Amino acid sequence: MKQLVEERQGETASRCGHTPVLHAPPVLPVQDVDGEIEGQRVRFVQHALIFLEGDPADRIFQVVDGAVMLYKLLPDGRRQVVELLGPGDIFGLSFKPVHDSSAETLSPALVTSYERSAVERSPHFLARLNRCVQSQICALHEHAVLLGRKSALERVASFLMRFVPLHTCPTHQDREQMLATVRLTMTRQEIADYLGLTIETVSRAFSELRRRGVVSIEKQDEVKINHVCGICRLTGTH
Amino acid sequence: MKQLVEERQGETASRCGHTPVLHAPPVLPVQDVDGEIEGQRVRFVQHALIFLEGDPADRIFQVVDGAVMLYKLLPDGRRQVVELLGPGDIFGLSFKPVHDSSAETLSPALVTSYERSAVERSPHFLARLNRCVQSQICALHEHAVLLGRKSALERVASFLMRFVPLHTCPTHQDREQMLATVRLTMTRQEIADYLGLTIETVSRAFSELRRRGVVSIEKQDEVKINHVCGICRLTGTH
DNA sequence: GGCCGTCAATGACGGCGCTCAAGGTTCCAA
DNA sequence: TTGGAACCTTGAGCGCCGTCATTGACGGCC
Repeated sequence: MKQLVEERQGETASRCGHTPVLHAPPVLPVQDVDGEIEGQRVRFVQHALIFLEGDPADRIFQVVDGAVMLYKLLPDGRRQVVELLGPGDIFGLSFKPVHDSSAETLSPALVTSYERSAVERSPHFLARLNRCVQSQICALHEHAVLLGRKSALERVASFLMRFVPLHTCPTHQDREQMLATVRLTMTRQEIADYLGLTIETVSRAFSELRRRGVVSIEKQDEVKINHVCGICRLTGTH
Repeated sequence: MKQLVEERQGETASRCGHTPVLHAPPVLPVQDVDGEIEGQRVRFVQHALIFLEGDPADRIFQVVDGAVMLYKLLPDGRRQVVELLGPGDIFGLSFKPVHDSSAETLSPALVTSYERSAVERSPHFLARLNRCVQSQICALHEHAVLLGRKSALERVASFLMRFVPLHTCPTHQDREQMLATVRLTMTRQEIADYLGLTIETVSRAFSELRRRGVVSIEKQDEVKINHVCGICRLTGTH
């Protein structure tokens, strides 16, 4: 993942002052896997801005590698991260001619973009798009439950469960992997904005989980999962 | 809308004890407008259950007339309404073979359902589906902001703005219409579960809006909008 | 090494919204 | 008209989480 790091650094600060901007035009024209539509691949550094809410939405994007977040801002500066995306996820969809949210990388990322109008003319691509979108809708539903109905501790526990690879009957070997350290590529502020909390509350929730023994905080962005079932029980979902 | 009212009444109470159930098979086989796929039309009474979270998801649905809500339950009974749907909206999508949420009518409703596998084979239909889904994703993003970052008063104000037909430069005639009474087909409990609040807090927010003079509560489910801009300013979005 | 900037953890305190309880409305049926 | 059920409103009290401020850890830079 390290080799994906940089290619161009952004020019200006984003509206909310969080991150550098990369507004360079896409780089590598590539043929879509299906051979139907021409996609363009771009590498982004960590914390690069891919587009801003309100930018014209004439291309759609797919994460190839790395992580991307979508967020929206209120006029007074409050921010809500509305989606966390990984490899295979699609973003940049909008029913209006402009994007409804901003997109920013959480890690060095490789992204493919496609011309929107071309995508909408390709049945094959639409079918793939359809499948991607459905899983994203389910994720959004799940997230609405988290934001609307869960306590701070439940939110943070649910967040950590995202990083546990298997949710079902782990074999011993799997369990070993699950106990491995999870690297959070997000700052406390980003986590807080995703979970609808403040950084302080996120921090306190992490401390509480540590106090209860279910996790150990190795470094700031490295969490060791000691007790998967323990965390799972705290999510409120099970 | 009154003539759509009933056709069959449900047999049992739903899991959460909110509503009667309608699990009757679809009624009127109709040809899709595009002549490609056979859809089946069903009329539902108000507060009818269309499907439950966990039911097999082998059909997808489209609202023709009336209103439908999608909700999810936590094991301890907490409920979150994740989507409010009106004419044209599609639901029943899931990336798993079962539904990720339950669907219930908020008013008498006319719904068309299509066989899922057939839909996914029809390019024409996929294109339509794609457009519908994109606007729903934007709505889910907007709702995440509401749930994660808005105060109770802002949430209720935002909720009311859904019912204001025009958001832009109303002519005098439009403004007259906008000042007309809005009928909420939702109970306070349903509104609360949609906004991530309790009924008491929703009630207090309505009272606060009344105290400020921006609305009048005519009957329990009829709200007169006195001052659109006033409400709009309280949403936090503008 | 010393300085500073960034980020996280923690404590004190206050307020928003939840809980619990009581009373009021609305509406239907007898 | 009256009783009752369902729903809504309002108040009192409290707890979770936000706000504000301090401290500490870490890393870059001169």
